[in-house]
Amino acid sequence: MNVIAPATDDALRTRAAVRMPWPALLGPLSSDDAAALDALAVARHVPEGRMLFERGRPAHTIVALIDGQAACGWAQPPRGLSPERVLHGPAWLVLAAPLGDRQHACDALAQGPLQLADLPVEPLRALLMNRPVLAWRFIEALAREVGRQEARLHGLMHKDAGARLASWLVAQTDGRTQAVLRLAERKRDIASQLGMTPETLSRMMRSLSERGLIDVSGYTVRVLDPAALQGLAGG
Amino acid sequence: MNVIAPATDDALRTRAAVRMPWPALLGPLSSDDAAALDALAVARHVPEGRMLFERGRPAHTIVALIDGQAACGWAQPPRGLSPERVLHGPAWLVLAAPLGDRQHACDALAQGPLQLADLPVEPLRALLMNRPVLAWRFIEALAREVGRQEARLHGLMHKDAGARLASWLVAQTDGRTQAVLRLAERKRDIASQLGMTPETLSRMMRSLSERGLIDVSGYTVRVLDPAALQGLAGG
DNA sequence: CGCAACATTGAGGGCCCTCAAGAGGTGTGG
DNA sequence: CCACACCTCTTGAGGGCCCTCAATGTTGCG
Repeated sequence: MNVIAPATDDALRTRAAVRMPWPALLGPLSSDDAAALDALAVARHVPEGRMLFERGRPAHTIVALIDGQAACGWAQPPRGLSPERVLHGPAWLVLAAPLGDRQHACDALAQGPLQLADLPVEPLRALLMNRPVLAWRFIEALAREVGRQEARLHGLMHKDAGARLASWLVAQTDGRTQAVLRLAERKRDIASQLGMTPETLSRMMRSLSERGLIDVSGYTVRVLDPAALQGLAGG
Repeated sequence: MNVIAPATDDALRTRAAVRMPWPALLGPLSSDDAAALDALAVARHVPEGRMLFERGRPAHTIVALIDGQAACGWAQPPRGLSPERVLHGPAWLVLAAPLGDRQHACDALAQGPLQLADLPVEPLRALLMNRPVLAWRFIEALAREVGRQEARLHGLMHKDAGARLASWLVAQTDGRTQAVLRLAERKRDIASQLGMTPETLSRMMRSLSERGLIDVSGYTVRVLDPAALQGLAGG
């Protein structure tokens, strides 16, 4: 199914139908704070291929992606949406827009069936007024987001395609002892997030492969020389 | 003076020596909240050419740029620092790093004499625990930062040099009735922030000028056709 | 099997970077 | 006052990276 369905509002909403993974989103939380968020959150299911929101539309609710895969970017009618950011739950799908410009800055698409949790911003604000620890967790979450974006900005400004791919591979393997990745997205979406075309990504993969730094087989990438990758990444 | 001085700690520190422009940084504040921030802030003066911090170093304090011009980017020993971000006070010079990674992600340089205000993060945290409205202001400030970065990321990924310049010009004129800009930074620094070389910026300026969209005379740029610029910017 | 979507590979070209030279402006010292 | 150094910006020539377009191979599904 490659058809993109428009954003509609026929979703089944329930309160706390699923257990919310707040610690993964905000760090360690008191059970009190978690319960307060649970009370605020509205769970929502979205089928694959549905637009979640469009840029320019007002953003009233913070949205946590509980489970599933979603993409953010600019949709262009003929070609579809090329993702600038792909999210895998649990992660914040919409965090800053309702708090800052109160307007979505990009289009978002469900790349698979999604489980979401909406936090209306005004009630959340009221809640945070009484729960300073929770407010601090949101501050930290936003700060981490800024840090990630700074790194991406630097990469786009100063690194070539090969360095960006190497950097991405290093980041993907980071924290795992096993140096084998299974790509969770289409290669064209990975390319899009790295600011290059699928063709260029393919060529870069082959280049790294021919130099013996990685071994590519379909959607499985084995990292053979992490140090050399780190060097190419420019860090 | 084009020599870059290393970051040292010989600054003269005072408490609230200057009136702090908190509203410009955080939005409207109760006089109580402002006074609390004043009590926490340590004013600091830095001469031109001084490094403010270096990437990788621990970030313990949030830093407000009260007055002056500072640049953030990656310094490379032979060439100096090419700014990815140039700040004019009042603005947040360091906001996210101490709250997220607790580590500076870039180098920073005083491009003129600076007036800074340091907010140590631990005392600030303690303060925000008692001042939820203030905490909310920081949340909003961080969210706005995320929004700005998203726009820059999108520009670098999908716009060519001409569109990025047009977009920047539109953003600079935004909010002024007078369509005359005085460039506050060297053109090479503007180019650097836009992710292009000074040569390319010069050619793009000439191109826009020849097409009658702007009129350039040194550091003065008159915007003649804002609508066409907006069109080029891709919005 | 036939179709559709994706990935790969190749050819060609455009955007923009690099390198180099020249112009204009400013501060310093003779 | 002028020469000179030094900085920035500008302009031109050349080339490399990566995008675009097109064809082919691969995979999954009805």
